[in-house]
Amino acid sequence: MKNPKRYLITAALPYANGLKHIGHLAGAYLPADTYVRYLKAQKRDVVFVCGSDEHGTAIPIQATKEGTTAQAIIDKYHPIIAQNFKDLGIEFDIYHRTSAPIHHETAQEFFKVLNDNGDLEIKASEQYFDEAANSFLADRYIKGTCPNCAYESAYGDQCERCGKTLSPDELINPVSTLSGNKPVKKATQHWYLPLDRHEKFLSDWILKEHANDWRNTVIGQCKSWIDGGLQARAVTRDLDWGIQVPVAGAEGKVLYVWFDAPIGYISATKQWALDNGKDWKPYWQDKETKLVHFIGKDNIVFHCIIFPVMLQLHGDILPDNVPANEFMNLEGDKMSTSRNWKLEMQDYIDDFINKENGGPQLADALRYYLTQIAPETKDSEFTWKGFQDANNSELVNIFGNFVNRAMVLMHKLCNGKVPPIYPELFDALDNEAIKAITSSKEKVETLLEQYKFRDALFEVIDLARTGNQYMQKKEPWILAKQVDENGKIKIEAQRLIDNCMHICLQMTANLAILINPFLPFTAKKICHLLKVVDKMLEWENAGKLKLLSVGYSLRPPELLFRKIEDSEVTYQIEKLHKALEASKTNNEEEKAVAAFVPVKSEIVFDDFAKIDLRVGKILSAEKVEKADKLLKLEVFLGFETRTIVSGIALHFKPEEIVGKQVTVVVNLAARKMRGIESNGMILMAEDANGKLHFVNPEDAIGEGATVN
RNA sequence: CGCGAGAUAGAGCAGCGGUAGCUCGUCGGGCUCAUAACCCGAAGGUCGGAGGUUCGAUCCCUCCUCUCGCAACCA
Repeated sequence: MKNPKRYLITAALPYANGLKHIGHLAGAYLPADTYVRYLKAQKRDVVFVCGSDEHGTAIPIQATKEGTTAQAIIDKYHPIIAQNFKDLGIEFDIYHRTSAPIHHETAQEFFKVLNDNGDLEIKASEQYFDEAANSFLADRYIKGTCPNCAYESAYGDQCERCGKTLSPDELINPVSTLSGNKPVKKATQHWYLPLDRHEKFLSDWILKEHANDWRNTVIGQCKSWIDGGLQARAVTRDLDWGIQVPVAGAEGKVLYVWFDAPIGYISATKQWALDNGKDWKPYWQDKETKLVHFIGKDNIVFHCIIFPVMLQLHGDILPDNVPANEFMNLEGDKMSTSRNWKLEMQDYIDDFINKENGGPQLADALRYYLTQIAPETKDSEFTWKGFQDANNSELVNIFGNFVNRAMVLMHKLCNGKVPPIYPELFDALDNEAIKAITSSKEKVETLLEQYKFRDALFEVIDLARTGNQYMQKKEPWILAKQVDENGKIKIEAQRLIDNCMHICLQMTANLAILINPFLPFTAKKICHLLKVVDKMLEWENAGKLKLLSVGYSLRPPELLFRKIEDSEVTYQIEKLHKALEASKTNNEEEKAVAAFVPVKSEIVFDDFAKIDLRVGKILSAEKVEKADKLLKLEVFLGFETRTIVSGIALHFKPEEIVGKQVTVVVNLAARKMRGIESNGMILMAEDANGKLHFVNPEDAIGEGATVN
């Protein structure tokens, strides 16, 4: 969309169940903030909304973990996250929260409109219910044995050991984590958003209209989902934390968090409008509004498939682009909250920005590096060494140094004032430098319009690089040696010096404008040095050579950035590894406790007697094709030989176990695994390290012997 | 299994039919106004592997390997 009347920019709503790390920052908030600062410098009509996402099952789970209430959790994390953003210069027009009444009303109204128009479907189904807790169970609240790898503490949505996506129905021996009881199936009904009805719309809109202006990764993901066939998706759930479904007969049901969260963008806009005496409607309803969602790749389906369908049904505008970023790794490994391998915004703020030798310039240092390695086309990696290199050799040595030497030389050779210029004395070098200034505006602009932040930032640094080269070639410090008999610089030399310094100073002012969207604190600091007001930073001033008037006296030089020392880098890397170790120990302790605590519910002797255990001997073993963990075994039981498929391939090689005696459950119902029917189950004991051991008679005995 | 994205000098990325470029790093030289810096030069890649199309492929096609990701009551 060219020259839209107004912009509405959103950044993914951070989930308020904990602190956010630099991956989140680099993925959504930093590019969004950069883009918004650029638009605002252009004096466009733009609103930048964000806020905490405060519903969903993970919030009450975190509350249980911290021994408090869901409300306390969101009240704890919302303000910290908001402050973190502020400290890093991420400047939203509003940082709202989905627990706000205005959001509840907005989301309910949204649901009602869709429901009244017949755009939702109601389906009855049977869900697990915990009678003791009197509550339906979300997937995460159900644990059981994984059908894929036999792990006993798999969640209802996913097995954490083998990573397989599960549904609660697939779990063997499901247990409610609320009460520890076995849950029962109970009928319930839910509202669904029938995405399948909108495949044509999505296909035309994304794959045709936006085939060329959306990122490859985004288009690819969308295509994959659309081609795979879309299905109706539940928009309500049985839970007591969230937004009540505003329909009779839906008591005890709330809106599915991903139905309510993106509506948070709308309610945030409403609140912003209220606070500022504006009308929110054009931002969501007028076709001339350009809506852009900044997100990470995990959010593509919600922002490109589900939310657009909702918006279209509700009669709102659609996003013009969704520049999703890939993920950022940290020091060679994926960032992970559970493993404690991460750099939280809070940690960086504590260690760099808040320290006496830190301050906002260190916020800009992080912004610089994160933009420079932004995962725009593929996953990227944050390393502390990389951070140090980028800061020291590019920010400090190239950008900071250029500004500093311009300021220092101007004070030494031009009396601390903006010198006059003599255009008639310009040579090729001067003209090239001027051209570099005027052309970089357009370069940066074009790249920013295409959401290529990494490349745009490079162009800015490149202008500083050009400035350094220009100064080196002109050598004003050499010209200054041409003095008359009184020791005064000769007038011809002084004129050449004046030209050079004048151009360098105008370039410095231009650098401030161009760097402003990326490094706002630095831009302000340059304005301070040049004794100009922030108004100079308006984008239309970029490319101009008359930003500083001749004769204007400037402040003494001050360094823009400081170097990052080796010791700081080593300290951070050590800290990272220590945190990892600490969390490992924690997890092990938790695991150890977990391994002993869940004693299954009591059974009577008759229950036990139902199980027929026999001693068997493994005759042969072979790997099951296309399954990492399965071995196909032929087991001799005295009275017959059976095929048993067992998930032990990661622990034993087939040839190692042939001839071994094992204990087998022989009256277990047959079950197909990878197409092979398994008739029985081998008993295994698992040690603290997760390694499996056979349970077998101490001495070899006859096959078929019973075990009691 | 399948699908999507990626695999190019030590690192990070461009290129997308005519025998590889950029930034940082490394090495050498020059210079000195500047945060032991700046400027110039050099070394370093058989463009993940194997086939194919083509006069010619990093770029197109096929197969393979590896990395990351993949909703459906998962934020």
